[in-house]
Amino acid sequence: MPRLGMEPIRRAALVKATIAEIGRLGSLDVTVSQIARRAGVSAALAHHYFGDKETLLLAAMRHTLSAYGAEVRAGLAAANGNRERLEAIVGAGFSEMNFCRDTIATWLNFYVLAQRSEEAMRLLRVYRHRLRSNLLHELTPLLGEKPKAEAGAEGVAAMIDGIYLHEALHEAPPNPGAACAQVLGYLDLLIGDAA
Amino acid sequence: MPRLGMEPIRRAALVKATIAEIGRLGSLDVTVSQIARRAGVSAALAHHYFGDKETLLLAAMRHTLSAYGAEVRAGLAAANGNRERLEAIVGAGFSEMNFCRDTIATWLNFYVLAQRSEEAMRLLRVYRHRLRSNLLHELTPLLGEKPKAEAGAEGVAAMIDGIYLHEALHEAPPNPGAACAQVLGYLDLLIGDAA
Amino acid sequence: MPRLGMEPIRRAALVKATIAEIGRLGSLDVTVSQIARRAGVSAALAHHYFGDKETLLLAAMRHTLSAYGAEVRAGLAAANGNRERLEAIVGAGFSEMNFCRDTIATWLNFYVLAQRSEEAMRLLRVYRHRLRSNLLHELTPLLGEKPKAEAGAEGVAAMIDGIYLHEALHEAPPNPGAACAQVLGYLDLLIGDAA
Amino acid sequence: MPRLGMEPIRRAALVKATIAEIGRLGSLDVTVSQIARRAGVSAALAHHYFGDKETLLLAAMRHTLSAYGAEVRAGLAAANGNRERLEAIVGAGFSEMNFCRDTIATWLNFYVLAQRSEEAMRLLRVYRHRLRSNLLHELTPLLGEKPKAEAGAEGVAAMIDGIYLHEALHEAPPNPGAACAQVLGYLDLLIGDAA
DNA sequence: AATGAATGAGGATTCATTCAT
DNA sequence: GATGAATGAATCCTCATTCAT
Repeated sequence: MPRLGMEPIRRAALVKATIAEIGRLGSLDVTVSQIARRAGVSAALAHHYFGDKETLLLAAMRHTLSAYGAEVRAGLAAANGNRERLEAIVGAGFSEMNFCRDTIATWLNFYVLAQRSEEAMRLLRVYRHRLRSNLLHELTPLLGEKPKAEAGAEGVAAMIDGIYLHEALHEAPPNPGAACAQVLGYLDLLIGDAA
Repeated sequence: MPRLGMEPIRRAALVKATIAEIGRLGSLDVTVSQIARRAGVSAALAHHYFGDKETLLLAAMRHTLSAYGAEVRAGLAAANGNRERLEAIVGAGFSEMNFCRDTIATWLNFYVLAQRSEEAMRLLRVYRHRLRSNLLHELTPLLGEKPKAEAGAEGVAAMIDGIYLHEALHEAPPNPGAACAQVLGYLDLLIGDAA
Repeated sequence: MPRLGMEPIRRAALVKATIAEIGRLGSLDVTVSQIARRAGVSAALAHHYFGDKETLLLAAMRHTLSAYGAEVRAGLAAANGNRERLEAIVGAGFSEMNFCRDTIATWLNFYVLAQRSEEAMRLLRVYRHRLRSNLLHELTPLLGEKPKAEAGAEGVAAMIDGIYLHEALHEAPPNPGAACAQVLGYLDLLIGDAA
Repeated sequence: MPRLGMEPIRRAALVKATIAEIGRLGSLDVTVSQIARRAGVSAALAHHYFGDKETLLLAAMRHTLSAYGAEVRAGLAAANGNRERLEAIVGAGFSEMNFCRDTIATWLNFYVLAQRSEEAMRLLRVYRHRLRSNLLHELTPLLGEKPKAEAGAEGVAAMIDGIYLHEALHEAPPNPGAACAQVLGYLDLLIGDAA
């Protein structure tokens, strides 16, 4: 029985279901039907709201990215000093919510989607740019030299994503603490070296 | 015009074409027909030799992995001392042949394949294990402590894979030199720190 | 123009078309497309409703078997006395509706299907069991001895199926009357002998 | 290494393999490759000798039919008197060699083949005609009246084929003795009734 | 607002068959 | 005499997508 104002509810449910199904299958080859079923609606409704599958995938991507972004911002707001803010940036990527099987598989598949979709590529580049930019902002005062800070930001960003990738091969559930420690260790080296 | 002994030739051509097509489309959703066409044969022949698409994908994966492995071994054989051998290990991953669009896209998609195929997962874990093990072997004498060496190996491995992942977002062609320098910079920090 | 409640209509049409096509080609090697075309729908719809070809074949089998069963029951309900009921049982198998080219070809192919499909085998065994059981129920009082009645039921059942098989070789259209008479003649011998 | 005079050997092996494979799968949907493999030759050779699959199937049919015919003739030659000869005719159909799973499945599928192939239909009609004719020849003197003898021959033939058909549903291995006894019981009724 | 109905397009896979050696 | 090489032509099945209700 259709009620009014269902649109945002349905959209959110479908986006959530999309991420869950990509996580479950570990692939973009989820069918719209599977997604719709998990969201408790018909496949036709998914098309009604999103037009086509690609748009739904992109919406899922935007959702994941902006959730991550919000987490970073929240972390930054609560942190004091460069070092603490760096920890917040890194920590956001390894929070319980983000560093789980589903999300990891989803990220991985966004990279695949980006090979095919301009918009997905754009979104991922925005993410990457923000991450670097955030890191750079905190690293520059600590490292002094701009080139050094840039290389450091680059390196930290790469390590974070590499850890995600490695996690996609793990049998055991992800260990956010260890992952975080690994990156912070690298940060210490960078900073310590400069100090 | 059928000649004898075509099997190894066709198999090799199909494997190569598989990698090329995955690279071209950036996805495992290449059709057997596309692959076969590029290899200059019919889709039926691909099935004749490989049985099914998954097996062909796995063959492509094995090929890529063993090509990489060979490059590492060759580099190690030519290197003297721990530091040089570390450079060889890192360098193999960023050689002209490996660090190109096609191969990067292929790697990325192998990770996706691994989410669905036991065998792909196994192969990727073997690769990861060898990489770490190689790094650990050289790092241990340099870093002294075992835990430190292990964390270092882990970190370097993560950074290498992260750089690959980031490269999948680049518009410009990959820059092996910069990539290599980035990792070696991290290595210097690790070693310098221990020294 | 999609209307609601089409499912049972489509299912029935597809089942009917399946039987007709098996009858036309005399083989299970009918394509889903042929069946669908005859039912006036797309092949995709056949898969939508039945999942796969085998399930559709089994549905056709169930339909044929249960139509036959209904005819037997109707005949039995209208008959009085053992002899009349035996005639009803035999007659059901040779009714205009059942003893026609299509149905005969379909039965024949169900036996083939049973060699490959557990469920088809089960269905056919149920049919055979009911036929024997029905015959036995009427023959026992007439023949007195249980073993004699069992052998008789077996024999009559075999003859009915044998006549079907022979009919599959006929150029002329089936002759229900003659077929029926043949079996009833055997019944008379059995009963007369016992009397 | 090709030797001379291989043709009859290969042909026989292929025919035998055809029957065995039809028996194994219970269907005409055996592939030429399967047949050839079982015969220990390449699929190309099967085509070399038989031209196409249908011809090979027909050859298998002819082989089965003529083996059966030979068995009948041998039985008839060794028998004395009408009754004994009737037993011989019936017995041939239920000999160990003929009344086994493979052969039963093969016969069944020949009926299917006949729905599609003129030649197969012709062969099966020849078989049926001979069977009836043989039975008629022995029954006529015993039953006196021609119409009675014809009906009897028809009935016996039907029962034989019906028992074959029922056997295709058995889990237990075929029981030639019981099958034979069933038909002979019918014969006794026919004859006793006339005497 | 929501869905059942329906399909076209496409893809993996199979297989009889041909051909050069 | 025999086969490996190769393919075209199917066939089953899937799925995104559309449409009328």
